[in-house]
Amino acid sequence: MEKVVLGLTCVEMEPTAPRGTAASSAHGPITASLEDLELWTQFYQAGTEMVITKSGRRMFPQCKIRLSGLVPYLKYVVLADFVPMDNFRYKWTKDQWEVAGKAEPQLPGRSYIHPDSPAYGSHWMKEPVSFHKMKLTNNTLDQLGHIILHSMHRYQPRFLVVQADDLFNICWRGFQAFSFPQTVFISVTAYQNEQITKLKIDNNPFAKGFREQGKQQRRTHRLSPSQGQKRKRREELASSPKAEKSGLTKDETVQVQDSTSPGPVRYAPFWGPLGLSRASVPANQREEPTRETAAPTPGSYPAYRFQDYGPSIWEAAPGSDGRPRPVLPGAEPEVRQLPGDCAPPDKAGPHGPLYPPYSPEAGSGQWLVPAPAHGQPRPFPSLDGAAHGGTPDWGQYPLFSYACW
DNA sequence: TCATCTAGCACCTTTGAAATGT
DNA sequence: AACATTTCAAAGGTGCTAGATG
Repeated sequence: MEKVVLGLTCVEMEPTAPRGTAASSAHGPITASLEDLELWTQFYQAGTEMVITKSGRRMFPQCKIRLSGLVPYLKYVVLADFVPMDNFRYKWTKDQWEVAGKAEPQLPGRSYIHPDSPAYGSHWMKEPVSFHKMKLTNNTLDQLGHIILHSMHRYQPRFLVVQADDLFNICWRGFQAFSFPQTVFISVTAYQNEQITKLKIDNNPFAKGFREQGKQQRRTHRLSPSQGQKRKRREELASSPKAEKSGLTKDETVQVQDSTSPGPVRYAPFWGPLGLSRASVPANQREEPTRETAAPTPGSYPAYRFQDYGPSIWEAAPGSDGRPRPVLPGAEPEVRQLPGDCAPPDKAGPHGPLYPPYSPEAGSGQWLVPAPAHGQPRPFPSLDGAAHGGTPDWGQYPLFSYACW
């Protein structure tokens, strides 16, 4: 394919008016929709746990998004990173998540650059963009380029799209950032919530052996009483016809699942009976309780543009009574224009780190972005403030600190 | 004592090269 | 000879478990 536009490597985007751009105006705004929405919603309802290991663990459900609105003949870089949702560490007590204390010191964030990057808009729009090779680790000394997270902390993946002809020439402004409320998870080194375990076993092909009766009997390990009970319950659930129906086809799209939605659905809040203990969360961190949320609307979800960098994704959609309410599964994704300051970090090859790998010497410097000078636009939209309690400023989270594949 | 983490296990799917067929 | 299809082994992903760690 011929490169139509040469030298155009930066789509200038006005920080305060993230609409009109040379790239997007002709083809409409860039939009993203989350694939496997129903699966994500199931996990969200139970309070998603994502296993992280020292050697790196893939995510399940997989992060897969469908992009549209890109200019087919322009090249884009697509990446993902992870944003801490708050400043707390959690623990699993009495079948629910509770705040266990202050969060660990933040690690230098890493971004996973999709291996296809950079690619033409037509390529990204051709099929859903899958981040299935992305791995999460709790190893702070990881040299493999995996995403480093703290266990027992709450994160949300964020997807970024930027127009760039190559990885050396990314303009550090004009990022389009997408995040989806139902993808919030707590990172764990071992499953705590058996409902999540069951969901994973039921839906993950690699765990097929665990859901097939009889196979487990080959194991010679002796089970502790509580663990034995867990397994028994799981076997019972797995053998029920209902359990078999819960699986989704691999590439099920939003449209498929929505077409059969019977109507309004109630979603349990993240700390509902199966999720986080609401009482354990400090008052200024709580979401509004979910009263009723409309079922997901059919089709892809249009981009939700934040003109004013609203206070929190959890309160982005005001209710009919004017009160803020959490954005729940089926709601529109959060889309942010990340203006940046066009000051690129150290350049590095497409297969090398853009920042040095984490080392104790590096400290938390990457995370402590000094406040912008008076009158200067903030580098990234702020999520702090009373509405979101201790949620850190997004500006603290590097967009592009490490390339992983 | 307890919560959390780790390594190793058995079992599974995925992947890609080699073999075979058309 | 070129291409398509099938086969199969290796690689890698999964949750489970006991023991280690702090």
